[in-house]
Amino acid sequence: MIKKQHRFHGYNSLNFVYRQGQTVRGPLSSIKYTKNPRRQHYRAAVVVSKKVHKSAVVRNRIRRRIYEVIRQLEPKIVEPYDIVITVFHENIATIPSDELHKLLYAQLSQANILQNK
RNA sequence: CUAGGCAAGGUAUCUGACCGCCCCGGCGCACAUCGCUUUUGCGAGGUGCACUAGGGAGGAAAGUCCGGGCAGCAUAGGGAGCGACAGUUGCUAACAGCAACCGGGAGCAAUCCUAGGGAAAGUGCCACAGAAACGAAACUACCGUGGUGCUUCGCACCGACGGAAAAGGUGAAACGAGUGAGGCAAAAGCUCACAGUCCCGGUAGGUGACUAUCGGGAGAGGUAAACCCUGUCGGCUGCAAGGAGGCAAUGAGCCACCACCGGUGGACUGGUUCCCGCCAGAUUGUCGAUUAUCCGCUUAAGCUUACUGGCAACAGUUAGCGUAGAUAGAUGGUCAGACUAGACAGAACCCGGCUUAUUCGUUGCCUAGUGCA
RNA sequence: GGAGAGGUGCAGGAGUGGUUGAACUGGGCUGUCUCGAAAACAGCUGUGCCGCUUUCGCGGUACCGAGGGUUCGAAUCCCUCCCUCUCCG
Repeated sequence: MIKKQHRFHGYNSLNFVYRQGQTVRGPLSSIKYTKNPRRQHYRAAVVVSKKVHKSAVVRNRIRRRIYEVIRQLEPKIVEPYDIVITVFHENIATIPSDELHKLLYAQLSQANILQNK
């Protein structure tokens, strides 16, 4: 899990990303992102629809795994981006963790969110 | 030993390392605000960060199928309507739940299942088939009368009239009391005996459903998870309930009357089925707030132990414990190891049940059969 | 989280206790017409199991989201479960 200051808050802030953001599609998920100059920290959200899996336990597990990857990549996210990750396949709950890490790293690099110092 | 049945309890992966999340307490630092003070400064509550003690999903958290608490609408009132339930007695805050018992059914038995009031209050329905489907009815076959034919007795034919529900076939069901005897032209509860059903009354037992038994009477199809009748219960909406500022101004809105401070009556609107009753009633400016935040929000019909009462469900007393509270939503991630296995599955105001999903394993009791002693 | 509506053939959609495997419309297939196509017209068109049959096909039976119950009889009435959709700040 990530800290409260990096989480989204409310309904309109997500609509802002959906309208203004750009998209990077992957095999199991897609990332919508935009730069938000009014904030000091980045924010991230994971969206898992009930159509991905019916069990709340599996949906929670998908959400926690993705938050964990973001937490590990946190030192590289310097600028205040708003990031929304939409999951559309249930396999993301069962693939090995290093594969998931590589997958999300590739998507976030493509979006130029990560900075290598 | 084999087969079967019942009851009760446990468990819900664990251990270590590293990195993280939420709540609450302590302490320190920083920031802005307010108050006191001439100032330095002191105090208050707030926010953020660092360190640290402690706590952090379930037996079903699920389905939302019932019942309550709580909140708003009158301290939730009366009638109609609508809905739910249905053996008895008890338990409970309450229930459609639970316990014990009664009746019916299944099983050799242990035991299990049971929406189990009323069809002699009324209405409806009973397709197809069949002569006829519910205040009965005569198709075939039967009996009598009548007519015709033939050689008398008698037989055959006709089917006009009458008798008759015993036989046939159809159907889920055929008038709804079986067997035997008498009876008759032929028959039939038409009559009798025995057995059985229902109703009324009595006696004995039981709190009661009911059981046993005695007397008198009756002949009544099924369906109420069809309308309905009887009895009992239920007001409606649901935490997305509901609540949380300051100042000022106009005016107490419409109609009638008393009358001119004000009061009475009526109309209208709202309180989400209707009627009665009850209650309430308008508008504007400005500061603050800007779709949010805070409260409700977790101590509760609470859990455990012992004793007492009760067949039991459960109740009472004593002692101990203090038990998640998130808000785009906290319990996680990676690695290593252990055991035989690790499933179903994530709190969202809170409880009591029911139903459904599901891992591993324990204990006790009972029944039937077979073998041995 | 709370409240409600629905599920019938390939699709839409009637049927609300009795000859309904199922009306009607669309889709699909075959034929007529045409040089060819469209339109029009005519006919056919669910699935599983069992039996008969050389084949074409014929007959029986089950299925209206799933399971159970009431009833002589259930797509329809009742109960439990599954799925889909809508509304409430």
